[in-house]
Amino acid sequence: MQDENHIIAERRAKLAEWRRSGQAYPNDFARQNTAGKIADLYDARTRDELADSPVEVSVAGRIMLKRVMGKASFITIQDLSGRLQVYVSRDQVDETTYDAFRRWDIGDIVGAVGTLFRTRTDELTVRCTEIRLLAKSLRPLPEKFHGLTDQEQKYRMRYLDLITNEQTRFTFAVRSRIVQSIRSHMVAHGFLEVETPMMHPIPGGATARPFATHHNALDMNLFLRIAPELYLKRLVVGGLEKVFEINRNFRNEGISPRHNPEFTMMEFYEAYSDYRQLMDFTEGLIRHSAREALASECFEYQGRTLDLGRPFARLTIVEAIRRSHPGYGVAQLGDPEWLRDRLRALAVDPPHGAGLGALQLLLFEETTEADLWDPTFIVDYPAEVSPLARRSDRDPEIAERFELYIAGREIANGFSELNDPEDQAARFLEQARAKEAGDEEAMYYDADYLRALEYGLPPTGGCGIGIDRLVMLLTDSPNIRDVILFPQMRPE
RNA sequence: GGGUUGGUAGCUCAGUCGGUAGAGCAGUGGACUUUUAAUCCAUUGGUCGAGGGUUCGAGUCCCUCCCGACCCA
Repeated sequence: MQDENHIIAERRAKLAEWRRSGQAYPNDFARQNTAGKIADLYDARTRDELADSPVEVSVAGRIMLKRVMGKASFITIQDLSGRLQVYVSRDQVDETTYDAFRRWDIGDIVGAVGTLFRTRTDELTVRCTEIRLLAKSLRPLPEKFHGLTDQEQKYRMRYLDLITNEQTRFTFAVRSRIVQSIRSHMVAHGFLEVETPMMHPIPGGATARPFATHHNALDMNLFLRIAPELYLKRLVVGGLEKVFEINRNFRNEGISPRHNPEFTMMEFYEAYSDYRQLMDFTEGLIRHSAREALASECFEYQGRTLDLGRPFARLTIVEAIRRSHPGYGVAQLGDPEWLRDRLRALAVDPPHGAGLGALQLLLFEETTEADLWDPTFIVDYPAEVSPLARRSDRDPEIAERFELYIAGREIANGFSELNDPEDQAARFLEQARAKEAGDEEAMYYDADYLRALEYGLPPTGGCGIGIDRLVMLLTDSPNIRDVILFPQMRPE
């Protein structure tokens, strides 16, 4: 940790001196206006109009730029809404204040009262009659022109990134709008927002390794949830026919540009719906959030155009593979031996028990997934890798399941829910066997969930949407850490 | 785990063939009553990621390690 250097020492000395003059951290300054609001309201006023009918404002913010001249100075302050120039002259504020002001630093928080005017270059500016130091900043800000560029520092000290980088502020404002748009869309469609446990006695609803913790009073092991799915479906059993939850999931796995150990998911369930209707709804929801957040369905992602306005494609796994690799024949893709050879050639070791569908899926993930730039629903997942999804009536080896890919990334995963308690029991048994055979990601046998299913889950469709990944798309962010305020980092 | 690339002042970065460690910003002192990344003059500030080696001499060359970033798995 870079610490006490001469700059900090000088600022501490200034603070010590400032304390002697009274309350160094006052909280009685009444801010009445923000920079953005002032620009909205008065940017159209001419110099003469401002002179003829003076507008008094009271603003506050952080000093970002400072231009001190002999007896008059300019500072640029920044608040949540933007920047504003403030003019401080010895004629308007008293001499003591002006002399003190000259010693304030970039990064300090100030409050200013005055009237609006236009400078020679026509910039809307506050002519101060009063200026106060509200909070001393002891640490120097990053270089004022380049800002903070070190990626690691941006993640570790997000506040500094937010102070200095407008793009970062924009990204998180858009994130908020996206979440808000999803929430309002769900509510408008009659869904009930719920909160289900984050601590699960049995981690379920996904295939992933959990974080473990312990409840002392109950002397009981608990797991941070890897998915809310099984609880949300219990609610549908309970008659809450349309529910959704926007919340964190935790998966004890690797960190990558697309993976953070905790990430945000929106899951929703609708009784008497199925995976086909879910695809329609999901498509509409994603389009809606793009429109609300960006005012457009068409935008650039990493230098390439993404158009969410056009209908999303729907392809089976085999169709998708053949589209991006026309050299692979239908017969080959239906031949487990050929698939195994192919995968091994790609340095993938297929699990022993993997069936045809699982092998096709592995090949898809290996060769095709990353090429799916335009929004594409991949359908007909193998039942063996979909232990909570309903089997297809036309082929019991296939589940009524889809995943949505955009820009080469999985954004959503949904299916017709498995509501046959006996089939579910059989699938849990299969998972339990796989776990015993060493598959750490396999699911646990969840008797409590089965009991709920035995009371009767109506035919239901459910879907999860990765919020972080959606935000990445809509903010043109290459790394999931860019859309999570405090991403997980290695200890310093 | 592999590849590429980086770690030099608080920040952003230069540093040539191995020969006394630099600039801009920030800071400090001074000038300046309409500046715009203000300007002008002066100036403080360095364990060059760590350790070892080669050498008369290492920020620079060699070896090992640590910590990042990006790409791949």
